[in-house]
Amino acid sequence: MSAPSIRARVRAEMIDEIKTVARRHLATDGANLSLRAVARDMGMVSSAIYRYVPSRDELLTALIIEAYDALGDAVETADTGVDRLDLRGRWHAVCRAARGWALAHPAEYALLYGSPVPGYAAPEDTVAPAQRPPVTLVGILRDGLAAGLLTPPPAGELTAPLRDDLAELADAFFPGLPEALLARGMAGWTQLFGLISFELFGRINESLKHRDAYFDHQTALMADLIGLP
Amino acid sequence: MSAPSIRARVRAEMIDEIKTVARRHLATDGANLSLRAVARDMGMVSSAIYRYVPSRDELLTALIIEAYDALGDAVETADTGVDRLDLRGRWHAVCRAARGWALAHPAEYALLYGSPVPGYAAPEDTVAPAQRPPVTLVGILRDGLAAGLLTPPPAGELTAPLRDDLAELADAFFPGLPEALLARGMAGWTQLFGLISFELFGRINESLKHRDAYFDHQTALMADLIGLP
DNA sequence: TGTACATCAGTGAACGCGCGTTCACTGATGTAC
DNA sequence: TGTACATCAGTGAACGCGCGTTCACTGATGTAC
Repeated sequence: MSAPSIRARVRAEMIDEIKTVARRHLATDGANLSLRAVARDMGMVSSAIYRYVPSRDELLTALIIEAYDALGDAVETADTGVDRLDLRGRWHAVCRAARGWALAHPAEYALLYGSPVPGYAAPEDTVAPAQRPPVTLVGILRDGLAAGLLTPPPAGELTAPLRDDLAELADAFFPGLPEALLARGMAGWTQLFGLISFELFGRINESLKHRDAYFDHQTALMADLIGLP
Repeated sequence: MSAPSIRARVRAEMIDEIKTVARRHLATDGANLSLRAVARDMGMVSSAIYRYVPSRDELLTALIIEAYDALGDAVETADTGVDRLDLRGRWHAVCRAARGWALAHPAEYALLYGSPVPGYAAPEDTVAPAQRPPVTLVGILRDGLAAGLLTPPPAGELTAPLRDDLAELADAFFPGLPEALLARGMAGWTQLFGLISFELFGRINESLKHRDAYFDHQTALMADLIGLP
């Protein structure tokens, strides 16, 4: 296999630059991403961009997938940096990593977790990368249970139909995980998303100046709820 | 003061109809609300709509405020329908009312709690109505504390700077409410928003078929965390 | 009760803007002999 | 090493669409006398 030609390399760099510029545009225009505007910013005529990108929607899809993967990478890297048995440490590391990534890339976060883009249907390929953060979170519980560090909540607190639903969900990702524990993991993931969204979308009161501390406190409360030692 | 003239009444009805049509458009176009499209739907020429509405942004603002108020009404009505001392009952009633309103008006919910609309800055008048749901939620804790049904969490679980922030926030709405309890109330509000958003924006796994039960379970967990009897 | 005038809803054309996408083309760059 | 050809990046014009907003206007409806 020969090394990529100069042309191919330049081409790849151009595509990268298009994506970078497009990400910048997300910050100001939200999901109303305009190919013409991107082309303008790059000093090209609007039609030239079609040499590199097949259409607006496909560019958007690529940006979404890459954003999910960037978030997933951040979250998983943070998790593996902590001792496997330090459940609280992992929990906080994962939560902080998600928030850190979101604060550093607010427009991309909004693209992933904001209101659905009108007229744009997320294709199949976005599903798997989107699941990485919640799977990482619940993975902490799975490990804790396996190590005997965690007592599952009484299964009786769930009604039968809900337990069946959760069992089906558990089978797909965490076979054997007690349903009530999965529910608590999902509570944590929901809270994490809520905390970040409120902070990013400006619905946190201005008097909350120590936001790191607030975030840590709230995620610690969720760790309590889950029963992390 | 004379009764409103026929003209004035017809005019008011027209404005109502414009808003109704606009709300319908929110469902398909998101916040990219188009005055021309609304006019078309009403069988008017596009310029005629300016007899009733000063501009696109002002229409959007009116819709936002009315949506906040509709949600606030739903939430407060649900709360007052329950015995003051039945804290859990109030908690669930408020949570269910918020979710019920959101499921019935998904586009308006997205307008309120989705990603910020690019190029649109929410004016001052949206602030007060936006606070009604969280204020209602935390009001349950305030009442429970006053009635001696609730023990506030140990203040020591908060670091000093965070406690100061929360105290300032409490002063504005709930003078004297223990900071650690306010934090738990905000956790509940964050979770409520997260649960509704995940359900509405399609990030709940399809295998979760019993969504009412799931919602009730998750809000019950938050009630546990807060310490509601 | 009837007429004159003022008010206002709605029209139609226009301005100036933006968009995604296609197409025939020029000219530079790489590749094969 | 030099030449002929193929590849491909980028151009510029165009199509057809949509938007918010303004403006001079017509004609119906309400109001004052």
